[in-house]
Amino acid sequence: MKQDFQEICKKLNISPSITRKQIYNYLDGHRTHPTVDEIYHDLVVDLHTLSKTTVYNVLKLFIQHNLVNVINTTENEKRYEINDMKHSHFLCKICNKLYDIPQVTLSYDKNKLSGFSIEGEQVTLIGICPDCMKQKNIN
Amino acid sequence: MKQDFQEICKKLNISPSITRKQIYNYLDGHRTHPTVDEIYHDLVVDLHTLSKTTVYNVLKLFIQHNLVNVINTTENEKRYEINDMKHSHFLCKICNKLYDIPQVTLSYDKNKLSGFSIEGEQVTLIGICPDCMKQKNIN
DNA sequence: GTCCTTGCAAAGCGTTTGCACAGAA
DNA sequence: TTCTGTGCAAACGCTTTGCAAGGAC
Repeated sequence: MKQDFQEICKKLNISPSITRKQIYNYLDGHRTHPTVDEIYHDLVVDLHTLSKTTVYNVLKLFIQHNLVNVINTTENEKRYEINDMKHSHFLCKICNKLYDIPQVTLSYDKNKLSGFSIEGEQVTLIGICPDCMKQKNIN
Repeated sequence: MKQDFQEICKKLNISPSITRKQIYNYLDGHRTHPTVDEIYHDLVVDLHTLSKTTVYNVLKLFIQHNLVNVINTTENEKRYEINDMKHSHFLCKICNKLYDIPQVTLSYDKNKLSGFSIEGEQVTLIGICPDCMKQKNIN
């Protein structure tokens, strides 16, 4: 059930400014794990005075409130995604594209992890995506 | 069965220089996913003329030959580990320490991933480590 | 008035690149 | 000689910080 951004802000006790709403909607509409740069370049068209600093600020705020997740890719850049559905990731080692895939189920021996309090998980399968497999078969 | 660095180099057809051997041994003896900085500072004591560039160069070489893995943490730094045993990771969200844990078993619906060629996986459990749990209980 | 949001400019820092020197083959 | 390993210095690029201006309340 999708929540309105206004309601989300109300719950978290943060003000729903236009900039924040735009960034939230962008992440909601672009499930492609965009970088700060991508978010900035796409939004500055409408929000002419937008700065990257603000994008960083807003994302930081969202992360603090668990609205957004950071993903660390193999490159030196962070990618962002809305934190509204549990899922796993698939990283293509050819084109470096990061796909959302249905959540992978984990099983492990809890006895070997006694003392550890497990609260979350990050799973990334790595391989070659369908598009790159096609390219490979052509060449 | 541990292999000698000389043998490994012979197999990979790279020359076993002292610098390379030292960096390899360091990673072998420090299973703490060190950063380039940590490797550099610990090794420069003996290898007085060592530079970070060389550490980067050697690690790059090792990664190309699958001797070493890179781990992208939540901070803006890469961490390195020897690629000699399959295992999963546990990241403590309090102290940010990254632990090696026994490999977690994954299960997923292959039908939903048709077209994807899966060759590897990265699993990180996230939570609070035993040390930080103790601290928490004290305070 | 105070508090919060925004954003310019600069700094910070891990990493990469260019290039040159020295030793090995 | 050529090739390889090493390392200084500079550049690079993403991110963070300092601080100030404008708006909300």
